Amino acid sequence: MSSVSTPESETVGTRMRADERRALVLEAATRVFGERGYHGATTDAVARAAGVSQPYVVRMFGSKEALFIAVLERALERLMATFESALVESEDAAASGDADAVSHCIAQNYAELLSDRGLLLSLMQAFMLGADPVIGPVARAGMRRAYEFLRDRAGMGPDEAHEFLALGMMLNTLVGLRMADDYEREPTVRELLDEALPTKVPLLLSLRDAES
Amino acid sequence: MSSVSTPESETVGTRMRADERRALVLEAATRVFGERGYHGATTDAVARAAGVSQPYVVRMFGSKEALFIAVLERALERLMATFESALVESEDAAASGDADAVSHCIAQNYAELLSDRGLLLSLMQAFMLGADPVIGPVARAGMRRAYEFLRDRAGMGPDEAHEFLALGMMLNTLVGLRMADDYEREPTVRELLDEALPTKVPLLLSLRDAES
DNA sequence: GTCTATACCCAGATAGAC
DNA sequence: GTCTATCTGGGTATAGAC
Repeated sequence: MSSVSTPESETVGTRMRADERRALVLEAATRVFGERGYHGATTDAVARAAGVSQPYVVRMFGSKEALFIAVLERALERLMATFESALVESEDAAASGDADAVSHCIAQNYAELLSDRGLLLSLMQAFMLGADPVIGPVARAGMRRAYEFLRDRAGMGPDEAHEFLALGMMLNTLVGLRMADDYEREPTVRELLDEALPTKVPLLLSLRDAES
Repeated sequence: MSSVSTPESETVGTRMRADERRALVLEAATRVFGERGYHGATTDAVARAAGVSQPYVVRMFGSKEALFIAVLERALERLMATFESALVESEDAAASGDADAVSHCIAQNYAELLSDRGLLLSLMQAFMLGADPVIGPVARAGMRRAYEFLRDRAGMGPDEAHEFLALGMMLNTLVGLRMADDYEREPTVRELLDEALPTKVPLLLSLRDAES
């Protein structure tokens, strides 16, 4: 998870294939953008998180904006892939009677995307920049894709799909708020988080404790 | 709603009580922060939106950060006041049998907060900055207050309160995405927005069309 | 492909006049 | 109380060496 992952595993900064570096920077950027938002994040923070130089980050993607779009598109890819595989996974459960097993299964897998640190937050940050002329359209298209998947592929009605997304946005918001920081201190927060993440609170807390 | 509101109503930039100016700047800041987020907004953009000079905006609140906190606190005040008055308003309806009339009524009034341009978005932007050492705590406290109101004053169970907030966050997200921009062009978007705002789509569209 | 050095611009904040 | 002028820092992007 940190910096070394070369097969031959040399010193940190050396001998790593270029596309691996690219992927590494993309992951680092996802974390940084998720935490501070597009404007709040600096290419320098991304660079430091990835263990490369700031100008190199810019060089690789052309601009900060292009980097953010890349992060956003990667996040959307992973989101849709997760939806797809959750759908497959739930197909047998659905056959054996359970009406909204599909919904439950997708929800579970959605929550597990939290492990991909910053991914859901970067998405959410993008959603809040709908007024931006270049980020906005990509973000809107992403939301549409998600909704259409739920409606057309997962067979939800408009009401179910809407509610599903609402629960997702609530989860994203609670994570963005760092609400888990108050889990032990505030009984109210504990109650709310237990409600929002029936089975995944331990995951959330473990991610919180793994923070820098 | 725009710039003039002095009783004696002189030329725009003149003779306005200081606290009126302050309120005006606060409203302008709410709009700008809502649109671009805390980091994306500039004190200069706020100043121009309010028709005052940039240094004056900083002078008035001490710093950009303090201004944002002021915006956030005003938004939370208005939110809670809206909740309170919706609760009162719904008390008779609740007496006459309708089980979740309270919930419906609060939801309606929540959606009407859209008219206070930028208010829900500024809140949402704050929610996405939970990692910020000064904004985070205020934002978390705001979310807690809202949840506790729904649970303790409006008499919702944890599940209802959570779902209510989820629908709220979904609404905020759709507004942040500027999803209404595609209302006519994309049937899918129309369907989603009609679902999200049963009765308030016209309001949303009118606000969209009133945009700069 | 990756770094160091640096140019350049923009934004927040300050000084001080009115 | 409000403005103009300006300082200063920090952040993106470029140039160019290795």
